[in-house]
Amino acid sequence: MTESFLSKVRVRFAPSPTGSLHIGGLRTALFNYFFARRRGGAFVLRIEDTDRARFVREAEHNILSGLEWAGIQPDEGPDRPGDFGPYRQSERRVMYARYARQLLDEGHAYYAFDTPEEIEAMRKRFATEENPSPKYDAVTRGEMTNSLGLSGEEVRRRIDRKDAHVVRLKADPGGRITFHDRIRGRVSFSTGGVDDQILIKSDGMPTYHLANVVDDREMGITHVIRGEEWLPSTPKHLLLYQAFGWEPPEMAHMPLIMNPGGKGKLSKRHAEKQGLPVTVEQCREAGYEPEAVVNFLTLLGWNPGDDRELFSVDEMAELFSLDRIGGGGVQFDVNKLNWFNQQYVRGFSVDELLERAAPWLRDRRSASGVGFLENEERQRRMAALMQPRITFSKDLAEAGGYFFEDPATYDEVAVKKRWKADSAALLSAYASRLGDASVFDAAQAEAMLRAFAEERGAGAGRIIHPVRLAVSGVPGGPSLFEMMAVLGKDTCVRRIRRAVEVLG
RNA sequence: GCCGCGUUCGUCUAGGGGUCCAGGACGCCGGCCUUUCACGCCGGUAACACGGGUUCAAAUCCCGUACGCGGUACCA
Repeated sequence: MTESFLSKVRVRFAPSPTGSLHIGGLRTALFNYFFARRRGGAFVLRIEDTDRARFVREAEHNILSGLEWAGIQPDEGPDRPGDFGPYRQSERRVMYARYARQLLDEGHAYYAFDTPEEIEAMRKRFATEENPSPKYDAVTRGEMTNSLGLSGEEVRRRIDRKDAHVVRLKADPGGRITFHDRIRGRVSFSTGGVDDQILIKSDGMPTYHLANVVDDREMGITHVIRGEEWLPSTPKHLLLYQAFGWEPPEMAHMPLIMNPGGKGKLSKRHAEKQGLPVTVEQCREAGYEPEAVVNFLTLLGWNPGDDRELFSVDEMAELFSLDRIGGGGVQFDVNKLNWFNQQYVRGFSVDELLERAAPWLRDRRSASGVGFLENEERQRRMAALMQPRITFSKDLAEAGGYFFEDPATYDEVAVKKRWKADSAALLSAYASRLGDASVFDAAQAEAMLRAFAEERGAGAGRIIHPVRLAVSGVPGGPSLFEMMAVLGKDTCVRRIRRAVEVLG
């Protein structure tokens, strides 16, 4: 009983609220979530708001709504209190202070009073060609102002005097830190490369390193699944676990999502220049379906081991495994994302599709006034017609524009190709014939048009293409006859007459 | 610079000593279907970074090089 409780998997997604939720962040959350689901464990959301300078008020809400949009919900978090709260680091300050105190008392940490300028000066002073950026570490700390060199009395006086100070980890060199990464295997660092990391900043807030280790411990986190950018600081964290005498959690560092072209990790700036969505919000605004984004992101670096590519969240949670994550960085390929989106759009029922397109359709409705959208039945027929030829649900409102309004222009290339010398006369006569028709379904429309063409001794194409142009303004689209049936006789006749007028 | 991680078609990837003159998907190109456009179907294009080693045998193991990425903050 106790055993199974202790061995229960707990993972966390720990974003800092500095802006909107990045898709790289969503992917990290997704992997953690899948891992937890797969192992019957808990997925915890922890807000790492220890940087007052970069804190953004709305960011936390943004993160929450982004996760919700993607269809994943934390088991514990600021809005879902569990047994390990609070879930915002800013609310856990006393805990960090207590642990820092412990480190101080046990000689694993010390106070440092150096100003940023003094540290900068030290860096300049010790800089050499091979080491252009000296660290605050075992080799330089003797030159600095800290409790290691100052008398206890002096330290006390400075602190009582409220001199700005930080708490640093006393990281001693001469060893090696080796650990097993669930994605990369054995990883090894020399302790000589680890500096005397700041644990408590001069504003009293902990740094990521301390807070992260303390919280993972306090929250019973068993697996740390995070981006590769954290790999180099893992030895610092491991040193902390060692100093506390704690068993570290398992580590898994996932490959980063790179900019298209492979230059650097996916950045907002770079992506936006190319019009790519890089935040969850942008994905939503661009009309991507959450299922597509989730599916795409999950397959970026992970694969199920067979050729399947389309998965529901439940399936992914069932199949997920850290062992199947690759080690290299992956490029963001919007083409593939679009393909996923198209797959999901095609799989929707007509009602679902309409539902997804609703926000865009609403805009269209207020702009048109033709009244087409007030007719639910025709709306559904239109959606069914468009479904196989769109990539986004919003294309219903955009690419299918001629269902709402008479074409204002006619595609030039198509006119050149399809509008012949006799088109006007032919269509004029055809419009009259149409106007006399009583019934009007697709089969009827087709039979009528073919009969008319034969009567006139013209190939059906001589009528079909110009009529399509007249009715829709563009060369492609659903079957002309289906389209006409949905549009209705009167609209078709009106549009054909108008085209005859305009195009002559 | 230093430290670390990585490297299979343009992209995401399968494969982890022989079954691989390397498989799938996206993209691209061609064809069929359709008097449109898509969808669908069929076909094509295109990769083991390089150099050494180990082995009867290496995309797969080892070493080195190159290149890429990450880190090197009182940011996370």
